[in-house]
Amino acid sequence: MPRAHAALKVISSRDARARAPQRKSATAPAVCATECIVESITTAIVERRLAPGTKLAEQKIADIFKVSRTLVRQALNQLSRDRLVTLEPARGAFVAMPSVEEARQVFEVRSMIEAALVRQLATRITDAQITQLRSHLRDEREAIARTDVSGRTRLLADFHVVLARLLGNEVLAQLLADLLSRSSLISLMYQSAHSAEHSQDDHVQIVEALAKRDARAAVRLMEHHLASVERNLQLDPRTPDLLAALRPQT
Amino acid sequence: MPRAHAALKVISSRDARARAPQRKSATAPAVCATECIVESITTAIVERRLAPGTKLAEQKIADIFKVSRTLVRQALNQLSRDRLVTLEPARGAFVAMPSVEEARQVFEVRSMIEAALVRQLATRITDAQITQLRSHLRDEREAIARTDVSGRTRLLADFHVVLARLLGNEVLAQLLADLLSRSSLISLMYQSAHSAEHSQDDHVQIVEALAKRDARAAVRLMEHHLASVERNLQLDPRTPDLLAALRPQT
DNA sequence: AATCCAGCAAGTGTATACACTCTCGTGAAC
DNA sequence: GTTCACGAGAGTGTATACACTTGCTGGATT
Repeated sequence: MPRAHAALKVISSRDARARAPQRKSATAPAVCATECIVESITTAIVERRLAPGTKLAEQKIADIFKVSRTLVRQALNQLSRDRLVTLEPARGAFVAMPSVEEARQVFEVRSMIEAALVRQLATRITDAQITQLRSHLRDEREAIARTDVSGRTRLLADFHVVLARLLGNEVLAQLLADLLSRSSLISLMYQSAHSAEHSQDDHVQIVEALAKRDARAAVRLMEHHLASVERNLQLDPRTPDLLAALRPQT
Repeated sequence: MPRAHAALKVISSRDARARAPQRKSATAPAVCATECIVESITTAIVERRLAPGTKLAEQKIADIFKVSRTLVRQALNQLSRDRLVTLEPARGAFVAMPSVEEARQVFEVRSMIEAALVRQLATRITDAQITQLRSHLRDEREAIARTDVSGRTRLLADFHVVLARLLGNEVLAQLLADLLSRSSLISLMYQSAHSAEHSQDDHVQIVEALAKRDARAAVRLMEHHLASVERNLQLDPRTPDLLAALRPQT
């Protein structure tokens, strides 16, 4: 896997890091490289510990991680490519505040890609893969049951990446992973009222359709799922802009 | 447009750069920032002046652009996220050599996305947009006629981004732009024998289908187009691996 | 003659230094 | 009282310095 990606793989990456022997070279004060900073900030954003619009001052972050600004700048650059932070020249880095229009576009793209994804998948999914999906659904249910908010959020997003990975297409999987971290930011920014239970139900139905190899149903369900997630964001154009504008989000 | 992207916009970016007044600040020896280095290397790769596998030594590039390694490193980092270069820790940066498997995946993803794209587009394209597309087709023809190889390559790729942009979805457009620069690298790496004329014909047919608002035909034509481009790469699994392995590509 | 190890050169990884820009507060002018 | 100008401080942008890794060359050993 060429690029370890963000929130969706936090757990496995942490394991890898913990296993690595701690080098005691003079210039490596901590275990972490740039990657580690990227992950920390990513999870902090996705788990709402960093609100959209928050300034990310280089020196402060450098102090926290006990590294020089060099590495922090690298990390911020990467994050800006993921659209999780915005770089304003000579002013600094800020947690991104995706616009309503951007939110709409992200969901449109996801819908196009994921509809095609399940259509393909329905024709070639194996029984073993269906078992794997059902196991993932169980994890989702358990996270919801024990009200593990951050685990729940991660698993619900991961579902979509797992689907992509079942196609055996890593390019697609990474592309979706990018879109999903953006989606997470969008969801929390527009205070999605969408219940986790509802999403989970959708996922169950999608897997059922896949198990029946019913491509048409799977596509329809996926499109409805994404539409309903988007609909539950408070970015409905009928809502007066004032509402979004005046909501305190810094 | 938050991220100026790569080969597909070289011309407009160059204009912008030329127009910018030359700052004579002490720490800005050249007009170029990181962006400029990224673009130069990108076009060099896409126009085959840098072969896959070529080592990109930081200091050499820094000397060429008369900047410090700092900026070069930033540029190489960006390029590695675009998958045009590969970073090997403590060894350096190399022009990427996408594997056959990666090539397959990129084309599969493109097919999924672009089929959905033209399906959507067929339902909402305006007459003005069709005119715009026909004008692009004319540019393609002219570039082919005057055997302007690099312009031709760029325009043929741009066609797909133009389609995305007609949907009014910048997220999609940038995503496709990324996939297209990877496709360019793949094409030149596997010595595509695909004739530009053939691609151009495909494009004409796709626009005709869109003009008739015939979504089904447009989707079919787009899928065939991409399949035929991929088929003409020399990565057919029936070809013995030896052939690819022994072909001198460094 | 072939193999292995030491040492050196080249190049990457990180930290630090310094110049420049932006922001914000203070004070003067109107 | 309001507005504008100026300056100090904070923070970003780029260059440079230095430590460490890699890979090669040459000589010693088997």
